[in-house]
Amino acid sequence: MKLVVGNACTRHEMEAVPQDCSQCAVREIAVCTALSRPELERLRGIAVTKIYEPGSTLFAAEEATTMVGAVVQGTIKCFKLLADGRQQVVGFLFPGDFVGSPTQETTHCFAEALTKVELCVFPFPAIQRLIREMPSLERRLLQLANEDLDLAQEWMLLLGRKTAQERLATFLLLLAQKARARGVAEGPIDLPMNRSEIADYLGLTIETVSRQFSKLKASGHIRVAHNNEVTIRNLDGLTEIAEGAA
Amino acid sequence: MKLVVGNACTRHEMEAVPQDCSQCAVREIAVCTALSRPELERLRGIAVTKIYEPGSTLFAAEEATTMVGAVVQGTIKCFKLLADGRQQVVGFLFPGDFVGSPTQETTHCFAEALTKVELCVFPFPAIQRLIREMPSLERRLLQLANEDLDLAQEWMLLLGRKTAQERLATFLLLLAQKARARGVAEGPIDLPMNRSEIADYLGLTIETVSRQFSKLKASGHIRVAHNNEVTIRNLDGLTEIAEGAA
DNA sequence: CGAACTGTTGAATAAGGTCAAACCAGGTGG
DNA sequence: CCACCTGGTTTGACCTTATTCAACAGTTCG
Repeated sequence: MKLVVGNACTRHEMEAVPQDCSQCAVREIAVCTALSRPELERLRGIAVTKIYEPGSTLFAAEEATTMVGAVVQGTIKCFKLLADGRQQVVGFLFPGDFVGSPTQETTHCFAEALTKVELCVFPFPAIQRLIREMPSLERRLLQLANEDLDLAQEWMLLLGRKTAQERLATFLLLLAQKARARGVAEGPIDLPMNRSEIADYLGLTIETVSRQFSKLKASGHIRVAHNNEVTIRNLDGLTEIAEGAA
Repeated sequence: MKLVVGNACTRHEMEAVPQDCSQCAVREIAVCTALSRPELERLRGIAVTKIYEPGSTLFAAEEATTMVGAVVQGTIKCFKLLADGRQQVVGFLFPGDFVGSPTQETTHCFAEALTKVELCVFPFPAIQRLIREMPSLERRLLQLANEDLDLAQEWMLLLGRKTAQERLATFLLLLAQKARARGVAEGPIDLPMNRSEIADYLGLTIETVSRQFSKLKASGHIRVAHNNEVTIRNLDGLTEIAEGAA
């Protein structure tokens, strides 16, 4: 068991109204995909762009929800804590992903920027009002919530039943797939998180994660550069491992 | 690792249109809570009551979604499988709970009746149409999806970071809390699932689950009757264990 | 260059898994 | 009525995987 990471809740923010959604890097994949031109305008009306520095906290758990948002750039870590500091990462969020629960008055996890993050923020009471008035927005949020739920359950399978090796293989394939989904060119996978954060996502320790990286390198499934760039050299093999081929 | 449980996909069903929603046991807690009288009538228009015998399958994973529904009576187990038969239960559903994903064209887990189940079924194309036409229904589904997501993430914390003892304590408290939420009178908690299913929910083996039951009995936190009736004798103590008090 | 991090590797340990036997309650049938 | 079977559960002994503890290597930064 590990002691608490004592993040001092630093909030470095800057505000600005988004200039033009049609220029937005995530226009085609984020919440706003489903919206018509006039609807998009209304959403833009309540949106604010915020920049978070690496390590800064977007919000903590069990506090009143003040906002939700769409990641435009950077990576966010969402996690839960136990009393003694044990941490479980419940998700890494990339450009296009949605942060926060739009229907719940209080938050249930911590959200922290891993890199410099550009977030399209929708302040809370405003977004709730807008949801009531725009069924297409609500429909999109329902769709996203169902996808998130599905991913969470897939992760329950990983945490409850997969071996360390299978977990890491699954993780790398997930990152590759998410990168593809947001249109990142094929090539090495970027790991914006460190070993400790990977461990907290996979329910392992940093040492075990490191050993599994070494094994996957040794068996020729992956190649690693600078500890944060992974190339998959044997996709089929890695997939077999990830799925626990009998 | 355990071999596949080879459930032979038996489907024992009976159909009937619900007579009168105002008489329904879960009217106040299920999806339909949020609906007005006329809206409720429309939902009833597409609903069908089905009875499932214990052990029968409601649907399998990775097949086309044919229906979603509200549990009226009984308990359902939702689970995922790995290629070699390892199983992870992603949720137990009780009266008032919603089964299935209303926005996804294909299922992602198996659903099986643990007891005799009475289900208020909403056939798939019909419910999708209805959602588009009834924002209040959609809002309620979004709310339920967010709650489910939250529970799933809480379970990720359990599976990734809690000890066997903490897992069982958390599980018992969850059952107690869910029973309370659906208005079951205080008293012993009923366990409609066996040790194997508990193990598959907690990411443990049946032996470990059994040992932890014994420990909680020995320490006076719980009392167990007939293996399926648990009385919590020390709520505060159990809560401390569940939350991993440092 | 040395301090402070982060990551890797090795050796010892522990939590939970595996295997096997005993237990126990609820049915069945003589 | 009671012996017997059967399935689920409990308990014990041993083993494996991942954790813990510790040393070391590679980077970054003052």
